[in-house]
Amino acid sequence: MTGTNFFGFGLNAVDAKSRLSIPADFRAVLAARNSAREVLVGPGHAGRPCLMAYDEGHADVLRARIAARHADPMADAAYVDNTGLAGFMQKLGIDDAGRVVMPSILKTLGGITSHVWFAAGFDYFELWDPWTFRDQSGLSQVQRALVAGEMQARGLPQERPQ
Amino acid sequence: MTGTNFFGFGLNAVDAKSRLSIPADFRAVLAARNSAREVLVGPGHAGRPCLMAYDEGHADVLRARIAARHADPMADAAYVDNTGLAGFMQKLGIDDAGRVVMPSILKTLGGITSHVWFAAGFDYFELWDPWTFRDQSGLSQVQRALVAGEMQARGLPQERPQ
DNA sequence: TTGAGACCCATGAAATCCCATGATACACCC
DNA sequence: GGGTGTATCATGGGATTTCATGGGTCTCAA
Repeated sequence: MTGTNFFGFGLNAVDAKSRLSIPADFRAVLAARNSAREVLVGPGHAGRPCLMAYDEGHADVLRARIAARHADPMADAAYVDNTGLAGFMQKLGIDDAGRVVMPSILKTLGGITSHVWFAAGFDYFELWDPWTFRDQSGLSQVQRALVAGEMQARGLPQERPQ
Repeated sequence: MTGTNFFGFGLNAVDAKSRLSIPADFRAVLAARNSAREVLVGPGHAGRPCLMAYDEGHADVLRARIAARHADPMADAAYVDNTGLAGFMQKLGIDDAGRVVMPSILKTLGGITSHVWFAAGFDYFELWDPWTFRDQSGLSQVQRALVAGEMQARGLPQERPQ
């Protein structure tokens, strides 16, 4: 039915219990990729100021990419990369309503406060603080307008609160 | 019967529920390209004041072009490009009557109000506000006359309403 | 006891499905 | 060739389901 690539975006709130709805589109892709109701979430790669999310199948792809970078798989650098990736990921369960609970450590790492901007990237999706996402360099004028428009539609203020 | 390239044009209305019929010709091409009843729609590329639409197969082509540009798929720049493409497209479902629902943010970005001019481009098609399309620089006299004639046949006023 | 986490149910808004209609284009037959 | 029936298409409206979100309860551990 739905494909196995993540497309599009979403903007959802984090509630008082740190629960966060994964957009239904993304849940459908996760379900098409692996049967289990879970998702891997960890720090943004390459120092990106966001969180990264994907299924276990894509984690295997990343692991292979890391391996390809190191001639000696038992060198210190290989362990640094490996543990640097896997060691900070968390496997989060998805409940019946399609929500995960965001551990506070992940919220801190991703700069997440009251809302999350979901941005798809084919094999993965990213979780951003909406204001950070909107203000990052590298967005075109149109893209920035799209984000700002969605934020406005949800009633989020122009400036990050507090 | 039908090929796998988009050709020609169309002019349809957006109804009160933001529903929009995809021209039957274009639907046939979409069906010939991928079996699923869905289409990807996002902002116009290269700052064009319209929306862009294509199937998931063409998205894979674009994705491959991005991948070819980046030696390291885990570098920040690769993620910027990847998310910049997939993260701003929306996958819209096509209902039994051949319609999609236009999200309000896409209508805003594309300048879409009451009607949409569909313009084919082989691998993709564009969605324009008819008046904007007619008045863009780059159309020949004959092309402009064709657009104006179609608009008149549909009862659209010469000048954009309101 | 208090705080965190898992589970259950409630709800308003929004999206999706289902059926109906007029118009046009097409095919068919006399 | 002209007229008639039929299929396709774009569009409309109502009903139903899904979705995101909120709140309660129960358990377990510190």
